[in-house]
Amino acid sequence: MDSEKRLEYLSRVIRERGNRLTPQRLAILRALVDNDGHPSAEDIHKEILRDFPTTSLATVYKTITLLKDIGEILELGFGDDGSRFDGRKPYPHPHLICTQCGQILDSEVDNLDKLIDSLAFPNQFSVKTHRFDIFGLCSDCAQK
Amino acid sequence: MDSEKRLEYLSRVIRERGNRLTPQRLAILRALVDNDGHPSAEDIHKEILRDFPTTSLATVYKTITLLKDIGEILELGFGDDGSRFDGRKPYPHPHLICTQCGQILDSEVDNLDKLIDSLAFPNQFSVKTHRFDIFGLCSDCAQK
DNA sequence: TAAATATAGATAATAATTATCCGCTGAAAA
DNA sequence: TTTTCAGCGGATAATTATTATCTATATTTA
Repeated sequence: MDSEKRLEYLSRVIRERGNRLTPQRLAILRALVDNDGHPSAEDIHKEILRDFPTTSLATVYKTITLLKDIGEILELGFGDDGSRFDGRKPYPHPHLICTQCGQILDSEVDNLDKLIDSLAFPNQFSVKTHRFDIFGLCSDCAQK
Repeated sequence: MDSEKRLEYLSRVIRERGNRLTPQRLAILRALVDNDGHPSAEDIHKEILRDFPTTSLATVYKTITLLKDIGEILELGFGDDGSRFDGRKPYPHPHLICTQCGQILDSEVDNLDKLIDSLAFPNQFSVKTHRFDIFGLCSDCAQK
């Protein structure tokens, strides 16, 4: 997905919604779509501070909340380390999470929805979304 | 799994480890292995209070931590609602989580490990554990 | 029974996130 | 251009599950 195109898309949706696209908010969006990792709220905040040194951490959370309402950001909440976000691929997908260095890798798989349906069906469960995390060691950390 | 047998097993492991089996701790273990749902720390605490009215919530957390160290309890952490625990099936397995009523259903599936391996292999990722949550509406809540 | 130490209970601390408050800003209408 | 008005930014307080701390007590073992 092209970052610039996604930024334009998010900007348009936000404006159509009646929300405002302030410079700080735009910077937060840009940081999210440019980051191909899984930044925390503080990661984003630090990045914003370069251009807008007075930005509050609360402002970052507010825009993240807005994106959550729109459904255009994926939140990976961890009890302890707080949450990490994905503003590029907001749909659920498996993650490989290194418990050593904290790196989060995206993973792709076919037919996961089919598997999920087969789990939900016997319980007459109506699926809305899911979360699939795989914990272990990334290749770098495994070698040590 | 027979609750009584599991209680005996946990008691033995705890003693072999050099930990003590106090009445409060035994009551917490019993509450965990008897509960076929996914209680929170407070749920357990409330249950213990019937027999040991002075028990502190911290005591519940301490025993849960002990069980986590042993690997004999499964923790399902949620950012907001806190954690829910499974003292009967401490190994990872999929869960169907109703976002309406909060009910958590266990699910069983064959070959999930194989799927996980197929995801980990291309990244040379060494798998240790996983978490697979499916969110939606249970049959009761879906009908309303 | 006595000694050694893990534990219980009470309470304070932690930390990510959210709520609150107020002055400001930007867009739309007059 | 001016006015209006709601959304927003920034600072700070509040929230809340969990963890840490501390001391008296209870449990295990010899």
